[in-house]
Amino acid sequence: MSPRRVTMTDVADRAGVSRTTASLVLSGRGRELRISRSVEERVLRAAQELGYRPDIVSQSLRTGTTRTIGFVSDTVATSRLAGDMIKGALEAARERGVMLFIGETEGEPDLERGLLEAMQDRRVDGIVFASMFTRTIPVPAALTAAPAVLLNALPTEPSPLPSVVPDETEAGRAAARLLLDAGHRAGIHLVGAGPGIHDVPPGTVAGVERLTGIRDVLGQAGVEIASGRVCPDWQPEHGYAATAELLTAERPRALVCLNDRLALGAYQALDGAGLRVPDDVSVVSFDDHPIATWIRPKLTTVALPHYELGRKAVDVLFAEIDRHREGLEPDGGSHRVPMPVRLRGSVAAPAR
Amino acid sequence: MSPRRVTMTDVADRAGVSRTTASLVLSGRGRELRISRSVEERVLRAAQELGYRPDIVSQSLRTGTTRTIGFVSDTVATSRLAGDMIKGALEAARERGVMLFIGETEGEPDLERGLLEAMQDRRVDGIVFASMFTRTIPVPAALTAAPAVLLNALPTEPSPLPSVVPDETEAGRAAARLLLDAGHRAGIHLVGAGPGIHDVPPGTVAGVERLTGIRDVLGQAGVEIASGRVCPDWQPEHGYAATAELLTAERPRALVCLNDRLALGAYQALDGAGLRVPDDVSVVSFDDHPIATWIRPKLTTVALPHYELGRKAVDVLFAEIDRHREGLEPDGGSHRVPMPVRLRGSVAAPAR
DNA sequence: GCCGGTTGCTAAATCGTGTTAGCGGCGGTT
DNA sequence: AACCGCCGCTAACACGATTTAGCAACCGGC
Repeated sequence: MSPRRVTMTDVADRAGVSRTTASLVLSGRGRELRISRSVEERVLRAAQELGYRPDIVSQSLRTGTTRTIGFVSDTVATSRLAGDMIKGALEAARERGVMLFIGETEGEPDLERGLLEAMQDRRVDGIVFASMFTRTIPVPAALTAAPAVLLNALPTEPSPLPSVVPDETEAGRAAARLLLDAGHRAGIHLVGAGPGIHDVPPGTVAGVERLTGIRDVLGQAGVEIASGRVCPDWQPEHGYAATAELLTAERPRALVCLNDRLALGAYQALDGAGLRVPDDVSVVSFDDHPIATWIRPKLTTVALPHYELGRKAVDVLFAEIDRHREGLEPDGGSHRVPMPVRLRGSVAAPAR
Repeated sequence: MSPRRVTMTDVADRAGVSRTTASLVLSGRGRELRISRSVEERVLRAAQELGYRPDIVSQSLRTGTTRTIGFVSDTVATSRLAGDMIKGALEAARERGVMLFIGETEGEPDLERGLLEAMQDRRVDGIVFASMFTRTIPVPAALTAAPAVLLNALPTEPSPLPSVVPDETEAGRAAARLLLDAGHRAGIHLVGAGPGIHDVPPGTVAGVERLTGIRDVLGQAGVEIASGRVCPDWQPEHGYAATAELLTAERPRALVCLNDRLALGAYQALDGAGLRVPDDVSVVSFDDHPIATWIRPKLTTVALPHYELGRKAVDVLFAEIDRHREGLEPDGGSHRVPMPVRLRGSVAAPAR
């Protein structure tokens, strides 16, 4: 059997003082409350010798703060990217001495409610409610009981909750600028969405915002999008099919793939047609999925900053918790996290 | 501000009974302790009407059990596979009404100790200590305070802790059998380890055990391993290099790659040499990494059962917690989880 | 000698629950 | 009438911390 934990009473007894005094000293308020040097010394030594560690469960009951937050997502397993998001959250939490509960809703409302309740029954200080791909979601009713932040998601209805999302529009601009800077002015085709602003798979924020950014910059430069192909899903096979079909009609100079998996498919189709990246066709993409560095040439892509998103969400959550503590209204804004460009080998000047 | 939570006292007041009675009824012990039907009815209705939910923090303080376990790993972000492991653990925990703390040590002893202490200060009922790839580890001293299980790891020194690991040896046997069943008897080469039993990268359990299984079955069948190449790390580029080098000397009939990333590299090298999978060369591998289904032809591989590992670890942990509760000794055994074969398109009968 | 102020500590209440010990009332027995 | 035993419920303590209110001792001033 494990030996009983050392309690504050044990420390107080050994130091020959009351529990109150021990508590004051150990919580660092001894100085301000005029505990003598010698007593303070005795208490600290006793705690040290006994290896005292405060029981957080008990502290939680008394103070109402558990130093624990919840991280609820629809699914963690779909991609390695989810892991990075959690990792960012984890590190930001650790820096504050806070632990993380995790839970998955798998998109089921019952699970979701059960999970949120289970966390609130454990009195979490706040909750990060995350989606694994950026989208709009209805805010669960159970989420109003504690401070909360939406991560990688925007509320469908106006909501008092703040949200943290990648800056997809700016990412779209960056992607377009990459091609312009390389000298491309024609033969630019889109794979996965476009060319029109409404040609996007339903329900994705990334689709419309990336497209908006791309059109924005190309439009400004007076460059026309040669074509675009909507893909219902953004998997390699769809990228392959769309690109293969494109190649029957045209000879593209540059491809903007709406994500890296599409780009993988596009690579395969280009390869099949005997076209080389980037000499014949430049390819630029989004996400910075691990495959982006596995394929040859390595893919130039605008990265989803999963790690930063996770960190930022926790930062915003703690700001929210402070607000809450001071009785202020929630923030309610949407925080955009920049998406960095990963310059690799898939973009070159257009062939003469 | 959030309205105050409903407490048991509120329920008792509304039902017009003492808190004790409310507690007895709500914990289901009312019947055995002779609380009258009518009182029971009143209490339950009051709880229902007020939306009472027990405060788990308080229950934890009183009962000493938090219905919470910790999941500590070296890193969650390295692979999507880690996510599956957590997912398995998560689901097994949820089925028991238990929440999961997660934490990452990043291999740093200080972080590791801090994390384990933070969890124990929160009085977790038990801890899963996971490694993201199978290996032997020294058991942290801080791990003895609560029931614990090693996941995907074996203790370097004899230890009272049980461990849960994939059955790599049997997986090696399965891989070898795949080739035998397809008719291969010669020209079988290893990529990543072998041919000798000691030709493995240091520190990996998977290496020696997979190799053992492979040699076991091939040896039984009287089939000789044509060659083997140790790779210091098991990334695509190493698989490429090893295979390319192999091809300068030999014309293999089948490749056993020690994991899927090596196999990706092998595919690229075979492709470069104008050899086709599986017509010219069969390829079999391990892990069932996502890329196994992305490359053409899809890779036949023996899967790491990450999800099952996670589940199993939590199962074993709860068995351990029960033992602990009853004052029994820890189990201390190692539990092997079977690795399933994923039959896909990379194995065929040897060309004539 | 009395009063006010400071110093240095402690008693006791509190958080929300679980649990043990016991209390009042009633019916039946001797 | 005294006693016993059972029924149905409650008072009170415990878990391990924080925090408020207050107490004893001492000092200085008038």
